[in-house]
Amino acid sequence: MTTPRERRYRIREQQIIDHARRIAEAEGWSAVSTRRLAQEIDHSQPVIYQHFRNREHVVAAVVRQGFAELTELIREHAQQADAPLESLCWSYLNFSWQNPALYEAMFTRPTALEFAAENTPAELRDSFEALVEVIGNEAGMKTYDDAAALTEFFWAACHGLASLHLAGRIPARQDQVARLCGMIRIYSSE
Amino acid sequence: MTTPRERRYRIREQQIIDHARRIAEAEGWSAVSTRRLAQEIDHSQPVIYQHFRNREHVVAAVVRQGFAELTELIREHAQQADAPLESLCWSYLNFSWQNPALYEAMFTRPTALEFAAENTPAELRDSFEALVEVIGNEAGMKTYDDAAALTEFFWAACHGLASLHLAGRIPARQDQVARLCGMIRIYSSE
DNA sequence: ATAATGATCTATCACTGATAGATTTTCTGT
DNA sequence: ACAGAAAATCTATCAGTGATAGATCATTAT
Repeated sequence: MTTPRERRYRIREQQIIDHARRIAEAEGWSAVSTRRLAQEIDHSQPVIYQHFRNREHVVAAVVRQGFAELTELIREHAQQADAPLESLCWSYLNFSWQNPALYEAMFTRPTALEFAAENTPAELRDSFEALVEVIGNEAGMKTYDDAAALTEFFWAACHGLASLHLAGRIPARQDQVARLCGMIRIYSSE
Repeated sequence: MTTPRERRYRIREQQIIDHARRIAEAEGWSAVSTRRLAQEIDHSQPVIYQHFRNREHVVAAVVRQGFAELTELIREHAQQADAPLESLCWSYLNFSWQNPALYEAMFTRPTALEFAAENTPAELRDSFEALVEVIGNEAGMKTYDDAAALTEFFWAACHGLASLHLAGRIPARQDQVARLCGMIRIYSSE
């Protein structure tokens, strides 16, 4: 049971999130101001604070949506691929290249969201669990802890490549993906 | 031949850089404002612009100094260690833990500095070259390109661990260092 | 229809980076 | 040592930021 008022409220909240993401990708996160967001939804600035405690919470909402999409991507490519590790790595890097501002908010910008804690949003946990599932299967890990540890490593390596590339620190080199997956395969077969 | 005026100018410039770094480590980069910096050196705000084109160039100056220190660290630990890879990795991670704000500016924050380009400052090139030297020797790479490619990978993996840990995305796990170095050793002996 | 509730606006605060123009200090040539 | 030129520094200001208080308007329930 939702009232028209509640429906309008939720629609507008999603609009704010969508505009924040679009502006961030087009002009960077510094262009995402409360006044700009208010202008996009054709309201006054303080209305933003009816939906979000502060500016950081707007970013956090975009981040949660980003993790939900990343989880879907991981699950999709994990099932149908004959080379799950490579497929996973490429999906991850493609995600970072196609949504650089979103990726930046998810993984490098300071955030109000907590990770690996009690109050970690479900979207964030799900992404990690989806990763653990694929890595655990592919590398033949026995215990969950082993799979989780290897997943953290795999994630860190992928993130390192994505992050340094996005920040302009290293050029895009395709052979690094093969190197990473090859290493993990050799390592886990020992 | 330097005039007293030039000496004073350079001393003050270094003071600005030092204060920027100290404030960033203590209160985060958002606390590093031009007015705050001016206050620290007991001048008015526009004086900062006598030394730096804008705020970003202050950060860039701190970053260059950071890379110079990182290069020293790499060179030190590379010579005297009996396990250069592990030592290098730990040095790198320690550097990121002891100077989180500096590391953030060097590797994740958007910056005016260009990497791997013609106008890349010498401090940045030197860090990479120092890394290539150690990795190339340790992994027994024949060509410089091979060593450079493996160095990029090693760097990305270390950075991934450092970055995700600093951003609160993964807990600090000591076994990841051993995993990374073990993988590279196995991989390069094939 | 009226009273209560919630939503929205205007106006404001303290802060930011950056610049123009006036003023003061420092240096230079005599 | 002193006048004039040059450089450095200051005050004042601009446009923009996040955030909030209080007045006003719209919606809802009785």
